[in-house]
Amino acid sequence: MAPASTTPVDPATEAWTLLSRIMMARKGHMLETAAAFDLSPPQMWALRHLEPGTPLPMSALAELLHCDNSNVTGIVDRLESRGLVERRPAEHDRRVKHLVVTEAGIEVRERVGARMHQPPPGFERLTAEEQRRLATLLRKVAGE
Amino acid sequence: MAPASTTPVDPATEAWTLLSRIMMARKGHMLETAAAFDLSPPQMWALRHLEPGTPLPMSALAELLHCDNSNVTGIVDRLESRGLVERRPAEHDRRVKHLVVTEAGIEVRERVGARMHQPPPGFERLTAEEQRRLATLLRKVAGE
DNA sequence: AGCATTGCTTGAGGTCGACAACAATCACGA
DNA sequence: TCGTGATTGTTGTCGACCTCAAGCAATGCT
Repeated sequence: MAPASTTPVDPATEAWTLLSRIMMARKGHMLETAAAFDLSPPQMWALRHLEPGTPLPMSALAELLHCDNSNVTGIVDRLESRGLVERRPAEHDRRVKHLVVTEAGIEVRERVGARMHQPPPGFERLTAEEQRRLATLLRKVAGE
Repeated sequence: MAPASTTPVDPATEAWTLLSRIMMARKGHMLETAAAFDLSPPQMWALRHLEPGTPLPMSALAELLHCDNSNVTGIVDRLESRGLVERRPAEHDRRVKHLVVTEAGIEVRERVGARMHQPPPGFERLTAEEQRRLATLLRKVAGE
């Protein structure tokens, strides 16, 4: 087998691979978070994508979720049946249905976010200064 | 508890949030990669978790995939029916079935990996030196 | 008005998710 | 040795998700 440790890897590729691994190790926590609020993962993502005060057409949500338009129907159905989201016909185009987070939805959305954004234990291994440098670099990658 | 908009955010939390966002933006590429090889996402993860030359019990794969034991049966069924993976009874414990990637499986696994590990465009915004620093920081977070 | 297009819903077919029940096998103590 | 209990993988059930095709209402263009 080829000695993978001695092979020089492109630093960007290495960084991206590490990033993927860190995220993968956090998958369990993500699933627990969704389960803690009786949400399926897609429902959780949908709720997170809906910003309070900013109505979003179903098709836009479908794009954000990287799934078919028809798929969003079912996901929103379940969120709506729990009173977390509301369908509201758009006045400028009656085909479009705007999604709005309800009060209860905002509550859940916030608590999910708080738990989801909690950094994994690995970040403790960095000093405060390193954490700042990491954030700065990632900000640049994310394009802000 | 302090107002989030005016409060400076913990750098670790900010880094983690950015990391999540970068990964989320790559979700489409992941789905395309799986689809390009006629694999479902779980099938792709399973194939990636199986290292050539290292037999893995079904239950171990279930843990890696963060899903129920019974669930792996179906995923492996489909991979096996395509000749990418093989079930082999373990000699030391006849309850256990070891999973082994076949030749064809290794081929697909490699090509999937090559495409998956390709860093997203955002990394081009970093200089080579910054990429190295980012990799170093992430290595520390990942615990290597 | 006529007609193609868009936005959402519905239905079919298939994969995945957790849970319960099961057979086969192992491990351990009486 | 034997019996009890735990473990491994499978099957079955049910709900959710996913894609695709078809359908319907509303829109916009000619």
